[in-house]
Amino acid sequence: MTDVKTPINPLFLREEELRQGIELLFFAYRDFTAEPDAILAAYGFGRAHHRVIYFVGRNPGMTVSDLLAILRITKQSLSRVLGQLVDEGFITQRPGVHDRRQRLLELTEKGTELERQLTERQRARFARAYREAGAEAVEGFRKVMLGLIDEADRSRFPSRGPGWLRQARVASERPVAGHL
Amino acid sequence: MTDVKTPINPLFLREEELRQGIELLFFAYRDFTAEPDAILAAYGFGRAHHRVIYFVGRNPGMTVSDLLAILRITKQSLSRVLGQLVDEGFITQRPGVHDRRQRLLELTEKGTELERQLTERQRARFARAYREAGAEAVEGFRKVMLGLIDEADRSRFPSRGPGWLRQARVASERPVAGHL
DNA sequence: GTCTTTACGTCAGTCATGTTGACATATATC
DNA sequence: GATATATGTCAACATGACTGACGTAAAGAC
Repeated sequence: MTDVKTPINPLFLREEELRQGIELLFFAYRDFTAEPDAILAAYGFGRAHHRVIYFVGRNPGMTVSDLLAILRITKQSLSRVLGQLVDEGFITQRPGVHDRRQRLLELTEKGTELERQLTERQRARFARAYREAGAEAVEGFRKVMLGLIDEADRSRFPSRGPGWLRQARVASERPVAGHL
Repeated sequence: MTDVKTPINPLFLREEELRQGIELLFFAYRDFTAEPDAILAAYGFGRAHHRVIYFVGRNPGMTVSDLLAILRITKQSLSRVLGQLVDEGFITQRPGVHDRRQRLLELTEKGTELERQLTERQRARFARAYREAGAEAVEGFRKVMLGLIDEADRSRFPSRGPGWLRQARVASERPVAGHL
């Protein structure tokens, strides 16, 4: 078991570290989605519905185009899922104020309730992980995750200098669809 | 824009932080899988094939049960994907030594080549993110990600005290299927 | 040495979610 | 008035998950 003759190889270190990153992401995502999936099944919904509910809840008044840009799926794929959510009274559409071709999306009361129920589990998972890891680790987590995301979408995550909180609060209260 | 009358609300801070975590994970996973998906399409394969190739490559000699435990899918789902990979010469099966009911899985030369090609992009993405974020951030990333993963699977990631490298190296060279 | 359990495979049907391609409608913009 | 944009819709198809039922070979228990 003791292998004294194995020299330390920096290339191996790197390879092992990178593979661990890949696997951490796989397992974290697998477990992260499992709980909401179970809840959704009771409504006859799937993960795609969750994504729509989540982002509409996070960004009330967003357009269909905004949503498509986030999800990176075709409008036909979105249409089926979004249509169901509208038909079943979880999401409302209203024409845009400046551009009446747009359909601005919002959660209904019912939709808000489901969103809360679904996201609660995921928030709890993050709360636990953050608490166990500590504030410094959370900063590192943010940095690495941001580096994994395509340049184009990093601007969705405001950098956290002084005043970060006020900006985040304003962004949350009055989401700018064009920015999404 | 300046809103002096907004008091700082720690509950909001928490909520915002947790939602950012959720979104970081969504966007990172979305972008992380996009590149390999494009390569796989050329072979007529999908993401499921990638997962099988990845974990078999990482753990040569693993059993079908091991793989099912990692992927958390049914044997019927795995069967189709694994069957294709065996038929097309990317993976070989041989009976277990101690238990001949088992089918020990290994990549062929062809499989190893595809695995390299696929994982290369993901390794590159992590290498960039790690480099940009720095060693300390990587430690924080690891901690948080581990906290997100179900207790049952955390043991897949050896803790990195002194000597972790040797352990990791040994683990990589002689993977213990029962541990996966 | 039978009996039961385990590891794995297979057939059949279904569902969720993605794709492409073509076409339609209303509104905005030049 | 012509063109571009935002959105929707119909149709066909692929992937990857699911359930349920059944089969086979080998291991382990009594």
